[in-house]
Amino acid sequence: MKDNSLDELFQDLLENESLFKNKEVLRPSYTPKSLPHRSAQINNLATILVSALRGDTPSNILIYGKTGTGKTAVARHVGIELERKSDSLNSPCVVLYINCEVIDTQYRLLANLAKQFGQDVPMTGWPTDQVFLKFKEAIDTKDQVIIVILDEIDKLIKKGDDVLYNLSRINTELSRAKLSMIGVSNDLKFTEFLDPRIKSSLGEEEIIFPPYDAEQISDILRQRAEIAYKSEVLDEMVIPLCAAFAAQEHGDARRALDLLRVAGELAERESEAQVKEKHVRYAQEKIEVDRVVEVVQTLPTQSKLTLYSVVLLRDYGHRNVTTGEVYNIYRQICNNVDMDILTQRRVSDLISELDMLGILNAVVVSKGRYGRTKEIVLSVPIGSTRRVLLEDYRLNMLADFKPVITAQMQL
DNA sequence: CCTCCACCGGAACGTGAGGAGT
DNA sequence: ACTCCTCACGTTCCGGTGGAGG
Repeated sequence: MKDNSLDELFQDLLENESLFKNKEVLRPSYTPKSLPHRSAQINNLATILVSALRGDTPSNILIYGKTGTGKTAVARHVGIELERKSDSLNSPCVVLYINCEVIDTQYRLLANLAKQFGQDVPMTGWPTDQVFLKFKEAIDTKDQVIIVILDEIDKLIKKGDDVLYNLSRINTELSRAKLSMIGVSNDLKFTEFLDPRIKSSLGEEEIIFPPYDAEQISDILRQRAEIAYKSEVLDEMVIPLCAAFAAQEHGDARRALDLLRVAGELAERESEAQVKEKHVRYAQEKIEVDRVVEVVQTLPTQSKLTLYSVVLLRDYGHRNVTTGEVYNIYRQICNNVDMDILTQRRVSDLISELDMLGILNAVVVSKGRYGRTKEIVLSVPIGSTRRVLLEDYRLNMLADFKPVITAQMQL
């Protein structure tokens, strides 16, 4: 890619043969036909749901597990098989999948459910209980078992648990149809905020998905790579390395698949005939940077200012800094960009939020006579962080701002 | 063993935006 | 148009605390 005209560039890129056979297989949306190392969970789930085939109401189920442990894949997979089996047995059974991150209000959820049964519900405008009624009518027209998979159910709870309450007692109001729910969550503690009644009804059965270890991730990757890549284009170290990286990230298979895909794309971009170890390393870096950019960009302004204070302190040689120091710099910055200065109490909370987002690492330590404070370390690449922060129009005049650093912590 | 620093972090409260009901 | 809510975001107030130095 030198001074070629665009035409030649396209030509080059076209002639450059793809390393992929079917890239879609590596995307998170793809549901594979077999799921290695999840047979225990599949069996468990199937055992509970089998009563649907006998026309009974299966217990409600809660599925827990960290990201990329195959929760969604297993739930969908079993759902599909169940529907197929119910067809051949002629015992009607419908499995619906709802992602609560996209459909995140009570109204939209009910409207969506009703719509899947052919009801015409406007996007907005109706009272919620009317939509609920419509949905009940729609499903109660015949003997059938409805199973609703609520993915990322914790997102739904944040906006109130009315929906779950309504859905969990819907069976008492139905005469012919039966409904049960499968909640999928990656937050182990989210039921704490739930009304106890819902909690017990929803969590009749619970299935835990443990993280994969490196060995298991390798198996998954091999299976997918078979379909995704042309033969012989993967260096033998590629899969183990992807697996190792992903295993460090609490056994996230999705991450491993991303790595494998991005590594391939990078190799392709360099017109290499083979995906090598270095491409995996580049991919690891690229994914991390992309994540940081994404997260930092969408931060509220006050959090950006707080984060920039930490960045500045690192410039001046402070490897780990304290809340007091950050607040000191933060105030100077606020004056400089004409923003309201928040209290230290609030900034302390902002720091904790940044910690939870994985941008910082804040640990409370006691320095004896010199008090007790959070020790804060930046846990993302400083260069790209600064760049993204300065892209914000409210911060860009800070590009060459020099803070006054006092010798000792004070004020 | 006691002190005392420099914060932590819980609790209660204020405010303004936005939605639902009437 | 109106009240009544809830929610996110902040503030004020304040009791609590691990451990270096006396």
